[in-house]
Amino acid sequence: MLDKNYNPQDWEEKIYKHWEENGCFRPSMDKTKDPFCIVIPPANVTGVLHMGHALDYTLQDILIRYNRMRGKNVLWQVGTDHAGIATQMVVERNLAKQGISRHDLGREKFIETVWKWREESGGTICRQLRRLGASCDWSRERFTMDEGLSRAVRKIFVNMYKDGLIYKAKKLVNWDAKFMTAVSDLEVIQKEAMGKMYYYRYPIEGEKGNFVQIATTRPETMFGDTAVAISKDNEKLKHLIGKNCIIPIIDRVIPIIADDHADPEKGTGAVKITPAHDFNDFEVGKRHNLPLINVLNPDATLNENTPFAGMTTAQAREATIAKMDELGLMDKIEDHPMVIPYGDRSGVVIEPMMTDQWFVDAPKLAVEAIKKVEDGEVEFLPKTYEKTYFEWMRNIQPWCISRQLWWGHQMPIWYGPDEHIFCEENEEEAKAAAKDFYGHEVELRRETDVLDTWFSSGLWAFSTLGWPDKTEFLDTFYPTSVLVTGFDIIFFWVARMMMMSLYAMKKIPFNTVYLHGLVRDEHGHKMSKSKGNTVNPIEMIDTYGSDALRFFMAAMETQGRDINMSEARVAGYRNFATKLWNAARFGEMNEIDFAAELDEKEVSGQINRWIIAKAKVMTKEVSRNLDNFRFSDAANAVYQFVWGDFCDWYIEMSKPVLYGEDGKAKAETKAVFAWVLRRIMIVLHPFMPFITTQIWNDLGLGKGELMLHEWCKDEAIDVSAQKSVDWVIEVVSQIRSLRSEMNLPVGAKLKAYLQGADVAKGYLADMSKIICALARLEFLQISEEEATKDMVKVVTSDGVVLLSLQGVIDFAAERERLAKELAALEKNLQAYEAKLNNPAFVERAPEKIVAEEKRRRQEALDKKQKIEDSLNKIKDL
RNA sequence: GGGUGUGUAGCUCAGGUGGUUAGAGCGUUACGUUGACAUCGUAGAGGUCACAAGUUCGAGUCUUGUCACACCCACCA
Repeated sequence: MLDKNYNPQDWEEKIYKHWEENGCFRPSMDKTKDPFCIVIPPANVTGVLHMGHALDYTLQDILIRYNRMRGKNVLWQVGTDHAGIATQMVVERNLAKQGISRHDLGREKFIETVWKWREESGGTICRQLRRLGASCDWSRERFTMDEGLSRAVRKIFVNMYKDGLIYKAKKLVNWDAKFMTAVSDLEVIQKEAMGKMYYYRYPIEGEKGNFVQIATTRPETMFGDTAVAISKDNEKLKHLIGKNCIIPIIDRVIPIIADDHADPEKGTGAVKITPAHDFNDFEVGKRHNLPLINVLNPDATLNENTPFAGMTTAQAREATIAKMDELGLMDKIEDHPMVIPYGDRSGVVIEPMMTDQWFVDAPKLAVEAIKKVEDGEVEFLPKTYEKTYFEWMRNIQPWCISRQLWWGHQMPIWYGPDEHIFCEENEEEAKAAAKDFYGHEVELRRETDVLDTWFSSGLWAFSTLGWPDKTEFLDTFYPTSVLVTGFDIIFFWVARMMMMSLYAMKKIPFNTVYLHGLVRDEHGHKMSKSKGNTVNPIEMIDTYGSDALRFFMAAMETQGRDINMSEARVAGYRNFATKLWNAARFGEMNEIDFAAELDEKEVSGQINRWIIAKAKVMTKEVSRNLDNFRFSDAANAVYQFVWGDFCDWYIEMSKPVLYGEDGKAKAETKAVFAWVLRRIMIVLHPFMPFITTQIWNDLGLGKGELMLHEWCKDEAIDVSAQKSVDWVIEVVSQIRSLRSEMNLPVGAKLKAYLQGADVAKGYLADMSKIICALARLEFLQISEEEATKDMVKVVTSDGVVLLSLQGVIDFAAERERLAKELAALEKNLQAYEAKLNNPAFVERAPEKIVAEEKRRRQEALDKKQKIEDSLNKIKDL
């Protein structure tokens, strides 16, 4: 028995528990079935579910459930990510509240703390995933730092190192001074800001009173300058090339060199070169063999190579310009718009810094990863993102994978006493290798750096399936079917997965990449905590039910475009669920046997045949759209069917039968009702798994099954009832419209006579009762009698309905209505005439289109005639 | 500087290969508790599809240009 009200809170969680406990999400591992696999984009293990997750996981669950129902062997591989920097940051922040730094604890103790914290808060996102109804296989849940995945990381690392794809190098890298680690290019975000351009002079060596003027945004780095560059095409300044100048304050002599990096049009045309703290200058330095002078400490304060050791860059900047001013070398300071790099996680300014780091030879790995997409082996949806991918991949730089953090995969690198590198999967093997190398046992020191989080994420498609072991799952499900993720991590994750998977597996990781957009707030602004415009999906679920939120996501998902959050719309889909709930209750109240089988061939009622056909068409449409990742089209097709076709029309049209005396018709309608409701539950289940299951079970539609697991096969569709029922809908709608426009009293029972309706005649016996009920007529009968004065015509596509309005008609209003209708018709008619009188159209347009146009014109002419008749008749009254 | 996307009803958005009178949800107006549902029903109002030119028998849809907005990449000493 269904409750009177739709209260999803009462049973959604129970249903999920039931599914999970009964292993409903495990793959069948039936070898005769096609495999279908999605690896979940691993969420931060200590994170909480946000709207982006809700969208991402809903889309995946829809695909997973749909394919599971279609009988495939389906695995949704679930797991979480250790999220190196993000997690370490949170734990450090927590420690800071107690006045403890990670260094107070030491590395081992700190990592222990992080693991403990993961234990405490790690379950949240997985619990929330369950609230959303995500049908992933929890028995196979993985974590990027678990034993198996760590082994995969070490193995890949060693292989890549030995293949020369990972190497150590001293390079200028993006340095995050807050976490005191290198970060990759992708973790740096450029922000525009108004800064200052400082103009000052360096004296020319040996030429008293002669200077070279420099423009810089970073005066404090001048202590790291090792040259001044001027373009050899700079007519005004090229005479200085070859001379030396003196860095004031520290009085160090540096050369003035010729380099095209110095654009004569920009600044003063002379550029200070600081190879250790600027990517461009680094290149200049390389070309001219300039020394590198590091002027910063790891925490971005100035070091002892400067007179301002210990100061922050901001303080040092002030101090530098003050000193320059004092020396009379400061010329001017101008406002200057500039772009400043910030760490995406730390929010502090990123400094280019010379350090020893580890790199993946991404340019080499990219070759194959580009080719697979070019060749169409991997397809991006929407297709336009392939361009983005190519653009980035073709310009890819070596990927800096080392992080000076503690939380993460410590690199499997050991150093001998002479710093010789041993890269092995574990310490024993490293020791053995070292013994071989040195001829005797030595003490090894392990590399302290850990790997970029995305390194392990990059292995996700195969490491979660068991690699490096040869497992049945790897064999069955790799390559995975589709990857569903946000476009914002194409570079971070998709591209890396492509490269790493192709390296490790020699096969693509997935056939299709479906990229969705961001979930924004209702006005299209990006959600952020600082703006306070975030919407919590769990609150949405608490208020409206998981199904409503899921359906919202599906219905809004079009071609990967951003989605604007709208609580009103979620509420609307809750209403949709309520509607469905009540439709099911309607069936229950009419004592329908939901377990009964239906022989479709035996169905004779027009309306019953109509709804069956409609349901089949809808099913086909949903299948087709899901096959093509057209989520909103799929969702809208079923929505429209349930609310429009089924609730608004079928149920209403069934009432006269269900409340009537004809036992045979009643039985048929009940059986068809059950059939349609079952069909709705099936097709809707991927979108709204909870309510469909609840109704399914309560009504006994599934004969005791735990979860809907059967989709509909290809089926023949009998559309022969379409025309007649469409006509009924047309007549009812028109009469209702007329009643409203003529302001007829609500209770006025009208008499109606049908004329010239050839199609309708055949089944009027079936339909008249229904039309009467829905249009609130006293009776409807066929009559060829001439219309009387107090009758009004309703012109339909198949004949005329005369309504007897004795005593209720307002002729003035009716005249007005007819005149309006006539005017509209006239306009259409003109358009048809114009078209058909155009020889170009008649000659060139396809025959079908021309015929259609002619038909429309005829229809309009007939209608016009009928309206004019009516108008003439009431003119005199 | 290079690239991508967007501009359709008051709001938020749909409109694969050009072809009926351009749709939905919310909001809004009028009416309505008719034996599933007021988390509802019925009917209505509301759009020169950003602008301009072009291709075409025919353009919301294709081409070019203009304007506005959003995002991505690179860079500005």
